[in-house]
Amino acid sequence: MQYDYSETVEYLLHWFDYNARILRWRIEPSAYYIWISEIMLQQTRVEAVKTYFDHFVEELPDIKALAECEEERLLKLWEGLGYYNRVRNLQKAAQIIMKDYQGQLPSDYQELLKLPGIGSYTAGAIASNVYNIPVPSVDGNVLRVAKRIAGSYDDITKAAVKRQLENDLREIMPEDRPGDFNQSLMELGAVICIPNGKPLCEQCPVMHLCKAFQEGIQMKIPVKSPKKSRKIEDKTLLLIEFQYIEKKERSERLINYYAIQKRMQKGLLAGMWQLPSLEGKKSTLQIKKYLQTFIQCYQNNFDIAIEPLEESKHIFSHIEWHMKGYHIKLIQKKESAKVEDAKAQINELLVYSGATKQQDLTWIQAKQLKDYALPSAFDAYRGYIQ
DNA sequence: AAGCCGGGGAC
DNA sequence: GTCCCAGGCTT
Repeated sequence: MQYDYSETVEYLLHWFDYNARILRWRIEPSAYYIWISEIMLQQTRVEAVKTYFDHFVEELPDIKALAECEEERLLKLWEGLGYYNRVRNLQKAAQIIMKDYQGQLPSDYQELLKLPGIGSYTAGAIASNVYNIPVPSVDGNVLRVAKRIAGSYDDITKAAVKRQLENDLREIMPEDRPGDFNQSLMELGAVICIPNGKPLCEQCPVMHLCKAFQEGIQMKIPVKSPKKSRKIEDKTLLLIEFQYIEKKERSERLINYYAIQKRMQKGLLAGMWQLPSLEGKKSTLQIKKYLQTFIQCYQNNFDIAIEPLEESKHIFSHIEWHMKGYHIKLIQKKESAKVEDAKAQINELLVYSGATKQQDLTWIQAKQLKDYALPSAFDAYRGYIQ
């Protein structure tokens, strides 16, 4: 054992009894609720999870509903939470549970670990909180808290350091309240032994046991090796709008459709929707060139306007998108103009000429946006869809 | 072991 | 701007 944390147990449990935040999945700690919350909470703050959790379990109240949910609806429920693979794995796991585990989450650490999306942290959290199995669940909070208590300069980005801590904690898990002990470490990390800024040591229930506090080195711990800087990608986003007159009986009305595209099933924002995009920042002239074929064929039938939109930036964990937008309006001039043909032509120019690597365009009206998961990377331009 | 995968809040 | 969050999967 590298460090003995056994003395902290009672203090942390007692503190947790009086200071635990009130959270839905703590009040109703069913296997399903604990599982969903733990997946949502991966790399995501409690405050961000709360409303997503409520909505998610309302829409999909049990494992069966989750297993049977359609992909578009599932992604929409996760829209804005990020790390979208989490929700795909969540559903894969639900389907495995229905098929191989009689619809019940397995009550065994090793079995939990086999399910997609469940690693050592989440397996520990479910095993200890749902089934009272005395296993640790070590996340970023626990690593920070533990290394400060031990006064250790171990680099917590190293997998071996996490394994060592898991082993040390496994030795001293309280048999009667393993879940609460795990949560107490995390809760302390979230509200007292905080990651950014100075920890609130004077309020800490284990300050008398904390080496970092005694030595005044709280801000030097935890040690983390520096991460790689982000790559910058220039992109051009196209807001392509068709406007035309729809005649019904005696009334006429203006209809407009916008082009969106489903992203590929692997990689960044997998399976989410996007505005058609080109690599690099294009000039208005270059956009015009992309559309040249269309303009030649259809200028008698459509007014074609290309309006530059503002530039915008979106920061992911490892990439930055620097974007330029163009609003391309195609306005029907004559009733005889064949809208479907024109749409197909635009699709051909963008997809089959290789301008964009993604799939065929889908044409939607503004009111349909609520059914499509469009990530916040596109926020700067989604407001133009009206 | 290192890279990939979101989004937002706190400083 | 920088850091990091109730991490896991892929290479």
